Amino acid sequence: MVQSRTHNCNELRIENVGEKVTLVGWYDNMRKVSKNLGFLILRDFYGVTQAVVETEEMMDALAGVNNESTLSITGTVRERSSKNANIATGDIEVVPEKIEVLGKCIYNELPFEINRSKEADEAARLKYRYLDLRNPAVKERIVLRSKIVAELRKSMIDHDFLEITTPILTCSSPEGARDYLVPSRNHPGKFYALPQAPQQFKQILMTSGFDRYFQIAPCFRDEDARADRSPGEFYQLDMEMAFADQEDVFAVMEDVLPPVFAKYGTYHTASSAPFKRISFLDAMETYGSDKPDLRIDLTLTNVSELMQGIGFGPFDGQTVEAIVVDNFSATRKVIDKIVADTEVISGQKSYWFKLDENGEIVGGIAKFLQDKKQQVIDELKLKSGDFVGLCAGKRSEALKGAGVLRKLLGEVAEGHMKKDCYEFCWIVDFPMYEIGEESGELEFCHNPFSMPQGGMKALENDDPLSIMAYQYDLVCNGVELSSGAVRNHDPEIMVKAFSLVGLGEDDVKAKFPAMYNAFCYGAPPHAGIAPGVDRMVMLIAGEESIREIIPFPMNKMAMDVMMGAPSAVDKKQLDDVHIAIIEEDLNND
RNA sequence: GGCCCAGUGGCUCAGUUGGUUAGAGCGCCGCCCUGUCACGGCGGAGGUCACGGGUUCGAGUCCCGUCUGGGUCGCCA
Repeated sequence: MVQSRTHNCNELRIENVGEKVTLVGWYDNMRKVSKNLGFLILRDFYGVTQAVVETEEMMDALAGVNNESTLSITGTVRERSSKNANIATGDIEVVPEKIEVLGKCIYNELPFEINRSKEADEAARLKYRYLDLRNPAVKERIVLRSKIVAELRKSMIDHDFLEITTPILTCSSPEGARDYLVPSRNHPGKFYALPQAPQQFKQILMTSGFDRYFQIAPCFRDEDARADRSPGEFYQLDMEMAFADQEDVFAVMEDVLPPVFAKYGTYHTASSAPFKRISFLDAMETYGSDKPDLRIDLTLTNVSELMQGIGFGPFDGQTVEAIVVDNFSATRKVIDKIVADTEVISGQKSYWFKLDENGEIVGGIAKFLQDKKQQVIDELKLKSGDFVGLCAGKRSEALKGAGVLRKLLGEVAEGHMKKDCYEFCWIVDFPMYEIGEESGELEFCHNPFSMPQGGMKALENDDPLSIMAYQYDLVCNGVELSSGAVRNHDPEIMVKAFSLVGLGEDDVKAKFPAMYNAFCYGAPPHAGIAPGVDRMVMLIAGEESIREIIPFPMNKMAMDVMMGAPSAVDKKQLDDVHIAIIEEDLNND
């Protein structure tokens, strides 16, 4: 029987000198300074402790034992003759009397060095995630995630929200992302779907009489990955409130989120209530984005008319958006990089010029502007040293490109970005309807189940394109954390809203039958939101890749290379669920 | 599905205009070292330069194709 540990590896201090202790953990490293003197570092979840191996017997006990094996070390605590202020246990060391190997690492060479795993090839890290996670810097992110989730949960409960879990196996919903499907054994040809969000369940809970619901909800969407979007699955802090409106939801979030960001974030400063509210249209025109980074003070100027007739093809007949940056001293190399990055990120080309110290327009597209020089200077209120970045195209393209350009310029230019805080804002007043780019007809802009502002009256009397929805996004430092809405709980208004885009009651019922039926039995007005947990942890941790804050992430192709998912299954399993595989599909994988 | 970037010992990378036997640091193995803490010193092993084809007297390097990984657009109500 192995002696159980008396202390963890981050616990022993000078006060413990003389005590007999047992430590367990991983054999991190040994600095061997002579035949019979070595300093062994033992590492566990909590920290590291040094053991001095100074006898032949103890050295023999370690002969042939590879790093990363687990050990039990029993010995006496001794004050170090040379202390190490960099580690918590640096004042002491353990003089072992007994060293036992608990779990062998049979390899003397690892796929990567544990303490440098963050630099290693990502595929190797994911395949050997259990080794990657031994790196304290990697593990720390998962610990942080746990603390954040615990704090969010506590805060929601303190705000009188009830945590309720909703089904993982449910039915496919016709709108939104691609579903993950699960075949049914008892019902040939029928499928469950994993929920894209607990949307319908939480609204039905409101209709059932629950007043304040929340859940750290797993959500599943079969869409392609991004650096900030894990393929397959993610978590939301999902919440919904009955007899509540937009301001009630804002008040809760403004109370719950900033303290968590301030407490655990790399910046320690977060917006306090109320967060700035910006209409969707203003956000697009001012920042070129519906998720503006408000740490950057640059804004867009529409120069479409000014830029006509200058003989520069890409501007002819297009919307042109400009961003003026004062005292921009970046080198040509940096400017070229910004232009290139803008195109990579937004898919839009960008252009530039600047006003030099002599008041001349120079660089980039300068030669096309000489005829209108004074007009350009006046309209953009340019001063010597000002830099102007531009994007052109269809209105949406120009705004989008300029939005990306604004962000890149803000990050590089001196004094245009606050770098030490979390700036939250609400994007509000999303249009209810738009003219579809492909169809050319009236379509829902976003969620058809949001309440239109003005209710039935607006739907009956107003130009549909002028109707706004009670729909909102929560944005922090340029990251969209969440969408939310005041829901349309009134079946009559819902049917009317659908009728404007040529759909009938049958279509409403067909899309979300349970919810619609429930609303016909007396529903409370309700509203909610669901900030993404993974995104919040990323922001708080200051990580660029979402994989750093997920315990077992999938790769870009939605494969778990450690577990080997997705995998083939036995024919018997397929037969059970009435699935046949088409041979040629197999050959394509 | 489109576009961009990358792929060289176990890991991170260098490799000039296409030119002899492809280098370094870390790791690993061996020897030395009695207070290290990124320990140090000496020695050693370890390479199908992702794969296939082409150009060339000669390809890690140039061209074409494929694969893999990442980023991005589409997609994500």
